[in-house]
Amino acid sequence: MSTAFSWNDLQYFLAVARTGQLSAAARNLRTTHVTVSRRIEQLEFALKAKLFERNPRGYELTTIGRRLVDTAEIIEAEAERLQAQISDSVSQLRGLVRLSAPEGISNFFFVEKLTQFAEIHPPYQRRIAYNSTDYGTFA
Amino acid sequence: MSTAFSWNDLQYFLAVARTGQLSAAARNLRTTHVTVSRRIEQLEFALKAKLFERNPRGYELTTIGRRLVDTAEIIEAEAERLQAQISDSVSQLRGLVRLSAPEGISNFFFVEKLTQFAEIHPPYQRRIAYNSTDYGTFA
DNA sequence: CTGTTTTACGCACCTCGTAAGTATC
DNA sequence: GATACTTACGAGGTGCGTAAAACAG
Repeated sequence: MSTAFSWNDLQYFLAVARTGQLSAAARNLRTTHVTVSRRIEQLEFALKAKLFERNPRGYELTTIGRRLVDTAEIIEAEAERLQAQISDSVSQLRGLVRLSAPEGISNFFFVEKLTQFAEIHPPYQRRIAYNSTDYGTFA
Repeated sequence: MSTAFSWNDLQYFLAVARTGQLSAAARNLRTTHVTVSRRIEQLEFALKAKLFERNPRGYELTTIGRRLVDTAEIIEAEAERLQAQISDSVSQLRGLVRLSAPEGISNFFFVEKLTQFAEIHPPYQRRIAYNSTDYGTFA
């Protein structure tokens, strides 16, 4: 069985759960309280559960909402871990590429070709070398 | 630090990783291969990493992509667990509500009031009772 | 020629922020 | 009045599917 709710909305859920306020959550998320309100509303509708109690001075977790915080935080942590794994993989796969070519043949030509076949994205770096002479980093 | 990529796109990532094809993944996700293609493209752009190798007969995980599967699956499992926790909470909080009132005072009046204060959503059920006489389920 | 993925094209929806309204302290 | 949320509104963007193109077995 698949989930019907938007996983992204969990970020809004956590932000509101932590701050207890739409406005404060909005500041952390760099958006407006109106947007946060809508995301929470949507999440509650999708889950068919009231997650917050609307009080005059903010949002307070309901019993159900409180039970979801831990799980949501695991998801958040895993999402950040996934992001970190990218960086790890990048550094593991990064290596020094040296090029040799007869005079008159530009290194940049090969670099250009390499970038077409290799999985290269910023912040990857290639060093430019000519006959074992290192010409520095190429962005 | 917060994540920049869309957590939702991980569902598309997993579907493609498992089937090895946009079309097959699309069938499982009840959408079209075009949409799946775009979600993967967006995810790769956000993560700044190439997750799949485009082969003539399908999508194959790259080294980086393969490393993210486990983490993505944890997120998926936690998302489903979160959904399940809702159901658990619902059944724990559901209880029989009995009402007593003098003749002439409708039970429905109190039911109406109750629904304003209690966290009640479908598929919650309330039973209508009058002086301990059970009048059945009220939708 | 059947199975892919990719690209092109609009349309529709949806999300967003501004602004005004409501409520509480 | 200050601070919170809610509602209204309009614009902009974005995601969507259909359809056609490109490619391989």
